[in-house]
Amino acid sequence: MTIEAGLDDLNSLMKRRREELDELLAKGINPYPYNFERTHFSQDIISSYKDDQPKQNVAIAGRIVSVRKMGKTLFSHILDSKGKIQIYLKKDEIGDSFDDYHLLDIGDIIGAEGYLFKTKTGEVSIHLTKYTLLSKSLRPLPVVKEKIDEAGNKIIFDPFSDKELRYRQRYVDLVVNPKVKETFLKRTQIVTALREYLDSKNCIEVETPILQPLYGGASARPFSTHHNTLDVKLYLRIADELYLKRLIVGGFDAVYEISKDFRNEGMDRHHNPEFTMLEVYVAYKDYIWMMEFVEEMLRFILNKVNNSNKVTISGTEINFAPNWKRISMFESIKEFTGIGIQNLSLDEIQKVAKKLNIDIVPPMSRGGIIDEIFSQKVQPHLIQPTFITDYPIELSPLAKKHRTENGLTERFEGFINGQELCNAFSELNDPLDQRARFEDQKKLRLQGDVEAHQIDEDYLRALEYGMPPTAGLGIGIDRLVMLLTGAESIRDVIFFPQMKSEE
RNA sequence: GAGCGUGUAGCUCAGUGGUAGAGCAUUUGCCUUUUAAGCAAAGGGUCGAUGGUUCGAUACCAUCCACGCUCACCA
Repeated sequence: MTIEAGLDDLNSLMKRRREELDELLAKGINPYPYNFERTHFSQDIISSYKDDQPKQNVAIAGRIVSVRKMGKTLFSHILDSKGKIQIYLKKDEIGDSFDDYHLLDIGDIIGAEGYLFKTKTGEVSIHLTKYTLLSKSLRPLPVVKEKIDEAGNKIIFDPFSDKELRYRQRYVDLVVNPKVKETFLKRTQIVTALREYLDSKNCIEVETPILQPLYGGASARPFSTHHNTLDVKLYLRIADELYLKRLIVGGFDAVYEISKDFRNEGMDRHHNPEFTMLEVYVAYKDYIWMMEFVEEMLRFILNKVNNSNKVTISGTEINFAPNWKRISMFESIKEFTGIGIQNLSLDEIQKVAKKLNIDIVPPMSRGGIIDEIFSQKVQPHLIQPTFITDYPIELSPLAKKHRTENGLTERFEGFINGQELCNAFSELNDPLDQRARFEDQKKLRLQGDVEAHQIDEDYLRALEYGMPPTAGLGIGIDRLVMLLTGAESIRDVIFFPQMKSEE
């Protein structure tokens, strides 16, 4: 079915709407006029209505979502950005335009003017004096019928629920499933609160390249593209990290960027190829300071968005109040497996992994096995907000060596509900150490690790000029939104998630 | 990438080896405060696509496409 289909190819519902369009045109009615002066929104009218108020005229605009015709009178619901309100038409009063209303359909957008009243059943409604067609809809909209039961619960009958259609035609999903709009409004509130917090801490919002000649800042496979004029290969960024730290070198004290990153990897309910990331870098601070910063930031967001420190996810109450549990990666493994592995050799750790029934694909580094043990034995237990600290150096090529613990870095990740929420470290600012770490990554790459970091000479040059001690943070915004909205899939917090071609 | 499942009217779904059904939506008629409005009637389908088995396939088989769930990969 294509949009350009001729009339013969249209189904009967669409044909009918084209015929109505022709009838409207024949009557001299413009089905697509240019503007409408509205004075009110549906929900505002309903919530402020008082039974003894004087006659009040209003003009609203929105989409027809139901029509109940009863002889010479008619009720219809109009959906606008804030909700629904009922309008009431009487043939005695509006004459021909009463009859013309039947050239309209569910889905058409109209402007409605009239005065307020309450029906016998107590619904605040608009007694219509005039309506104006603002946009004729040529496709049938799924009809959503609902009622409020005795307990006050809203029952929706046969909701528009096909996930494929909902994601592909999000515009329809948004019209007929009010919860979807709520989720995305909350997403915006969360991001607004984030900015508000960061701005208040004198962090400067900046923009860095999406198209990069080298990709870096994370372990991931990139998307690549080609610039015709320069005739060079470019990558879509997998992280902003290395560019933001160049700005710290340049003298900014604190910068942040809320960006789309792109990773050429599998898709599931936690991964979309393009996703939104917050990265923050603050000079002269370390990862200990950053833990408090994260706690305060999330408290701020929770209070702005949920008016509470707490959120309930699938029946579990999660408390975001500061002073999250802090435990080192090795301590956490000891806590949940009873085995201390910090000082064990690769061979010994392999034996432990085997004993714990951890699958290891042979060419796996010591750090890789430790990470695997952690993911399987510890991470699922981290329900309340927890900082896991001090990761092995081979897992963290951009993090600074731990000030006291050999072989570890000053890094932490925040976990909530068994999911990673953020990743942060005292940034590695020793240019010689950074070069050595890049060289190690290069070896991994030569061994076939497609996700190993590339050597970025310009970044090393920047570090050689000198970068102050710096704390850095990354937070996956989509996952944060999932957490705070109770969404089970990342697709429910991204307007237009990646889908395969419709062909 | 693997396993399981799904794909039938605009939407939500039944169903059968003899080319289809319901509710809502649509159309027509009746109905001047209804609200999942009601009553009566009617129209509407390439049964995801392509092959195969069969006298005959929407159903059985194969392949493909899309989607969902789980796992793997991956932050």
